[in-house]
Amino acid sequence: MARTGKTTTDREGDTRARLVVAARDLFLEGGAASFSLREVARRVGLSAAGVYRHFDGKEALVAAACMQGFTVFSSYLVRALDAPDPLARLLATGDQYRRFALGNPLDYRFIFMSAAEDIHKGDGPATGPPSSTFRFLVDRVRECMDARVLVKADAEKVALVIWAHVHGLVSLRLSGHLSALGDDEAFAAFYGGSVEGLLRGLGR
Amino acid sequence: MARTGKTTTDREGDTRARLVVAARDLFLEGGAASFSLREVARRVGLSAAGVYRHFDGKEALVAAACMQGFTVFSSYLVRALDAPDPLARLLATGDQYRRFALGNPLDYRFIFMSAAEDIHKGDGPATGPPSSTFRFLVDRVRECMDARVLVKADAEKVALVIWAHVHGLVSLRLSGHLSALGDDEAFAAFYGGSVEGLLRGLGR
DNA sequence: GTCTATAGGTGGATAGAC
DNA sequence: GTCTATCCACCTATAGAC
Repeated sequence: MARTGKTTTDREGDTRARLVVAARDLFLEGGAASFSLREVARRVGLSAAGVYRHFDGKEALVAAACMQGFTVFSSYLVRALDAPDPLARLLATGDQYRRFALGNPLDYRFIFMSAAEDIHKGDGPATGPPSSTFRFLVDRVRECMDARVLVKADAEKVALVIWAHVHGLVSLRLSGHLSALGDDEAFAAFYGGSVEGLLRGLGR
Repeated sequence: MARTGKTTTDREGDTRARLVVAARDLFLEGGAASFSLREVARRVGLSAAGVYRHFDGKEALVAAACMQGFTVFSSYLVRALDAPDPLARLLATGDQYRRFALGNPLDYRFIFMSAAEDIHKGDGPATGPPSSTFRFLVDRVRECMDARVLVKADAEKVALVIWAHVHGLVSLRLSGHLSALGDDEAFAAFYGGSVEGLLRGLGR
């Protein structure tokens, strides 16, 4: 059984941390397919057996490695709160969503393009979207409804529609199906116009 | 699916066909990760070496196996042409898209949720969506614009927006992120309302 | 056409020395 | 805590017998 928690000053935590980083890199590079404990060990200059001093095995290593993307995602979203009014904050949320996806494509793939069961195992029943970040969007939508920028309706469902829309755009982009649109700047413009069109339909 | 052409008595075509079917099943079950030539051979009761009589190797087998999803997808889309007017045909196209995705989740994942480079290798440059089926949607959109059901605009870009929207919905559904909506029927209703909202924004 | 045998590679995991 | 040595499972692919 490997160590848990316990922040210390010895080199143990150091090696463990480097393992997590290398594991995340590898996992996000080639997906679960090409992930191997041995390769991770190789990258940090450790023998394969040495990894077992820090983790119980492959699964534990992957699990530890994959928690980071969520943190990064949240850090993008909160920046949308700097915008001055409800509509601006909603649009900024969409903007940050796109920035996160294009700036961290591998994290995005993992969080939103993998089977939900494979990801949210410690989160209780995987009945919905990653909850805390989804609630952020719901709050932005409700805010707009309260300000009469969107017509009053079920905020959760409207948030789902918006989420699906932006997810569709960025996931097709990440899969290469929208490369005809040009560079990332051109895509950003297309993305903005598309969201604009959707919000129009939602009664802005 | 009935036999197509050339009913023979030799078992060669038979074995080859069974290999393709087994390969497709296996590939769609576990993705490229768990795919192995040996397992395919096992399933059809053939030795691993025997496969090389029918295919050059693993890659060729995968390639042959993955052509089928496209055919099935097309067979769904064309049914939308039965609808009586442009708008109905556009809506029916969206409907068939959803039906295909939910009815053939593994094929859908392969076609639309894998990296484009991994799929369209024989199609020349992978600069856009699977071309022939995408053109079908563009045609439905243009038809609606001609009939003044949608405001005149760049039909290709509008089609991309619609595609992204429906893809977002079904892909989140397939990943399990929309399971809170209930069963497939409830999802279908949500899907319909969502598309409705988008088309409203696109100037219907 | 299909087989067995085999070569040569990946990987996960454990035991025991240091 | 890290190593080497080892075992076992699985894979792709080829060679040659039948």
